[in-house]
Amino acid sequence: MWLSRSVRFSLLPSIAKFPPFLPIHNSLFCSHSHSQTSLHDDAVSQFNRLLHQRHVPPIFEFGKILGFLVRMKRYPTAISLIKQMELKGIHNDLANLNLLINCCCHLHKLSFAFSVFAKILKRGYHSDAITLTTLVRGLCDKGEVKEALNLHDKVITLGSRLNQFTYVTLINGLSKIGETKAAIELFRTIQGQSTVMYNIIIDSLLKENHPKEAYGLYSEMVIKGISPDLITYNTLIYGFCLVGQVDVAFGFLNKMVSNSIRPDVYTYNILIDAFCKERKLGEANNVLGVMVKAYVKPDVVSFNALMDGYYVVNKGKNAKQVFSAMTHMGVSPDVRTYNIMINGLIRNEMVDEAINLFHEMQNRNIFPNTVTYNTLIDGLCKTGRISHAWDLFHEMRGRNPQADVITYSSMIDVLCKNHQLDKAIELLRKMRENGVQPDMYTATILIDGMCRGGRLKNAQEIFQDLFNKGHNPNIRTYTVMISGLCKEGLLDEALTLWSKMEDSGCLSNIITFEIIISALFKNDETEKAEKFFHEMISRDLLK
DNA sequence: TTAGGGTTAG
Repeated sequence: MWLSRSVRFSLLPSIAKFPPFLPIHNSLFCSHSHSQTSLHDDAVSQFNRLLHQRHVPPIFEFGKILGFLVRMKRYPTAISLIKQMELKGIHNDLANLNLLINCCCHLHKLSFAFSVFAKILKRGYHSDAITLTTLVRGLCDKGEVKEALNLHDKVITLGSRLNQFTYVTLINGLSKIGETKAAIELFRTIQGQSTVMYNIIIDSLLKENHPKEAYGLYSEMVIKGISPDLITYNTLIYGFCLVGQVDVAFGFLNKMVSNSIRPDVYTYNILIDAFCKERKLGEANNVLGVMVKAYVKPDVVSFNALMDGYYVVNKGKNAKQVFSAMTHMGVSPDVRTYNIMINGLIRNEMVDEAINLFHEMQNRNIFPNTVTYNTLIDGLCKTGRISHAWDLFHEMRGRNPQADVITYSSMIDVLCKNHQLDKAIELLRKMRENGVQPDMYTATILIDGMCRGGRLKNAQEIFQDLFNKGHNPNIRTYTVMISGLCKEGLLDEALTLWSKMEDSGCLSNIITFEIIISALFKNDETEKAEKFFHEMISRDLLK
């Protein structure tokens, strides 16, 4: 089915069977002669030459170099160079101060960014939309979207004029914290909605599984004459693959090509990943071949997606070959490459090899992040190497990368499984103390642990606490609680909770049914058990 | 010379 789709896909005039793991000899794909470091060093020495000229050169000459460094994400360097200018008595213009704010925001030094903003106002510069947009983005990136909206309201009252960039940033900020509804409301108040705004909303709607609404917005933009661009199509292709409507995704791929929009590295990567997720590795490889033929250079994302796909289908050898192929092509592995390999090895129960990679990456100056630690910790716990898992957990204490909700949940889980329930609760307390909030997953682990350890009351308290805090338990949480009640012979309470769960719209899965049916049979309530059995059949859950 | 959107890992 997938093959026939790709044959129809007009990008593939002939399915090029790309020899998967051979390095590609193509001058276009050679790595750059200048390394990032030497470009950075050249920029700094040019800057210093300007700084030491007898007559101060025009400020925008400094700005050009600073802008280049910011594009290279060398924020600390840019900040230090701007400081040097000020020390020499050279006053920066508004553009350079905006750059400075941008750097501070990227480094999450918001108070410093706002002090630069104060300096701008003090110097009598008219704070412009660029300054405000940069600050708004800084706030949004830190998750402080409410504050960003407040800043927006404040500057509007003060008479500042904002533009499309500011609104794009606000809409994006709202969307990325899951406030898509609020994002759409804001979007509807704006005159002159842009392609970028539509792209952000379509993306959020698809990621939240609202394909109809997303399609509606796409049609709306077309009707209004707002042209979908490359990113619109990539977003639609990715999103419709995500919600399982692959035919629609391919429809957009054809539409984009017929509108003369050339697929880029994102498009191909989305397709490679989609095929890999469907375990269609042959198809994924074909996409790689097509992209190479189209002179689009595969990047680290292309190879990472492909490697993950090979691990999913249990072909670790092929994944390793992809790893060598990427190196041959001059594509450097990143932290995700290693995380994918570590995860793949753990899935295949090769924990020692995973630990070796953990050391290898550090020797290559690729530093493990929270995901790396979580993957390894979970693997070590699941294979009974608990003291090693604790060592890694303690290694994270008080430094980067920091333990997150997944790290804590893994350790709480291992404590529960080893019947150390008090220690599990103590760790829950510590995690809260460190500013990490437990989620539904953590709660489910604890409820399950308490029930298995005969501490039903504790389990019920945790479960009730979820409701008190306004959370909606998911099917797993309900199921472990129902199972705990059944285990203690409290069948009536279990059935009351079952009804409550179904009424809330959370529908039973096969595991929930099995637990209830077996408890009813055990309690000689055969009639009720049969009723539940028939209900399970009628819901087609046996499939 | 300064501000906005899309892809891969637990």
